[in-house]
Amino acid sequence: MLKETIKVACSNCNLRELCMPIGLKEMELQRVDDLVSQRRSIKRGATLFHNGEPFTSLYAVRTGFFKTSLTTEDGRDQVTGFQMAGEIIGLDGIVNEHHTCDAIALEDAEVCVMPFDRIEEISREVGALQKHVHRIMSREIVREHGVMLLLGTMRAEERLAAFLLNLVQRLQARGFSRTELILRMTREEIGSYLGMKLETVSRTFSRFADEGIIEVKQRHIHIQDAEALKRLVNPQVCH
Amino acid sequence: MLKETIKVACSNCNLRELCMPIGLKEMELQRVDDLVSQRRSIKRGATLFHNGEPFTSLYAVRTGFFKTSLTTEDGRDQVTGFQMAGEIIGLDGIVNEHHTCDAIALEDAEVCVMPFDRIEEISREVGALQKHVHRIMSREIVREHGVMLLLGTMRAEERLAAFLLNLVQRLQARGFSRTELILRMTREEIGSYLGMKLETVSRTFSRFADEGIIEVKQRHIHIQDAEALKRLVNPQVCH
DNA sequence: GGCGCACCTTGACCTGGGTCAAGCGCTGCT
DNA sequence: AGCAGCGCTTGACCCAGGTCAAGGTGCGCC
Repeated sequence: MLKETIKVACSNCNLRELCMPIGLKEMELQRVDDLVSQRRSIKRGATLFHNGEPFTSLYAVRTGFFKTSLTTEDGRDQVTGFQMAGEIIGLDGIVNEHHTCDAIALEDAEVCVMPFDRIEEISREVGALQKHVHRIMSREIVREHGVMLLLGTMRAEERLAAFLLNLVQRLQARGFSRTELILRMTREEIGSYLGMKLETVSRTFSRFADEGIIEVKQRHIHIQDAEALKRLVNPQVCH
Repeated sequence: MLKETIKVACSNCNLRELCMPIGLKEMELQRVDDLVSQRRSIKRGATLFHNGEPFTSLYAVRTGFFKTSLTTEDGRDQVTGFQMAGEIIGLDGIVNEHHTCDAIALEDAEVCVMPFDRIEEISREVGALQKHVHRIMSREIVREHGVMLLLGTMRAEERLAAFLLNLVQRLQARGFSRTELILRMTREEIGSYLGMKLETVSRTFSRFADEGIIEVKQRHIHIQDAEALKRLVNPQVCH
């Protein structure tokens, strides 16, 4: 489960631009290198943390793909987000010092473990880190606003189009194609995130494929007409 | 618009337990008193800030009631939250240094203006404030998870029941009745928040009233059977 | 290598809530 | 006091997406 703790250093991590504040001084970088206590590998299907577990650390995804989800006592399930390399998991745990959702690896993954008291300690010294932590949390709040807009006002087609565009845009920022993507989650998980049933997800994929907007081969998606997706999300463009 | 800046002090504010970290030392309290640069009055219907405006400060609601909402270019509208005394508005602005939603007063209101660079400065010195800021942001993230669950999985009745229970619980924490409340927002604003149309909100209120769960007189709500509301939100209780 | 299972697709049918429309009742203004 | 307009309620109708059901498909495991 735990990897040897040597040579864990943000300063020479290839994800640094995604994870870390930019423009740190040499001395600050050294302090920030102390953030990550260790790395941890999580097998596909395994959980990084569970609802109710004590909160100790934030996690930066190094490789792999996660979902976070809530489950209510009466069996409802809501996926609250999908996280990929460079993104931070665990912010929900800060307020009450225990986690309020599950984080589950959708493929074999590796995370950097950042004990939160260390984050607080170092960000008291390094202003850029402090600002960075605030930004990350604010970004999550803004992202969730977007999801609320999606869930509150959009129709199934619009939701799925927005979802695909968001995924592909984040993948592109990580150097992947902006027309090809592989879904790491099931139709059911997509549906849970988007507030629709898996059958509707499947049907909507098929409709997009019929209309020549995308090609669907299992979890492999080829985006043929990104403009059409954008038009679906933002209908005012076609006046 | 701007009140005289004298005698603005958290240390003797009656909302302190809601707004501020507890257990500060005398010296820390003095520092925290510098957080609030001024108070600002906002008339009913006026905006505290607009989408796109530069972000400078967080706001603590002192009196009154706010909504925050997104508006897309194509005219969709999503209320992302309602804020009452002691709650913090503006967290969305941190990440990109401009606000990404509108904050509008639903009744005459007063807020404490807390310049964010001052928050960051003081929270580098006062650990309890740093922790407090982190908690507030994390709490907002968790709250939004709850809204996602509501929007993604609940039916109209369940949404409205959850909404009423949440409102009344927050009001109770502020010393108000747990059975009486006055809605500060229109049916349309409730609907926007809950992802339903105003007609459905109205119908659902009427249904609750028919069933003897609540009494509705315009915006005045009397909760007669809180247990029934809880059962609606959490159906597993009635096995 | 083939068997089983998890995941996905598609069809038929149904329903919760959206849409459209009409009318009511406060509230604030002249 | 009377009028205008906004907010709310209610009814009738409709449809997007949920539900239920019946296969299809590909992958992992023995």
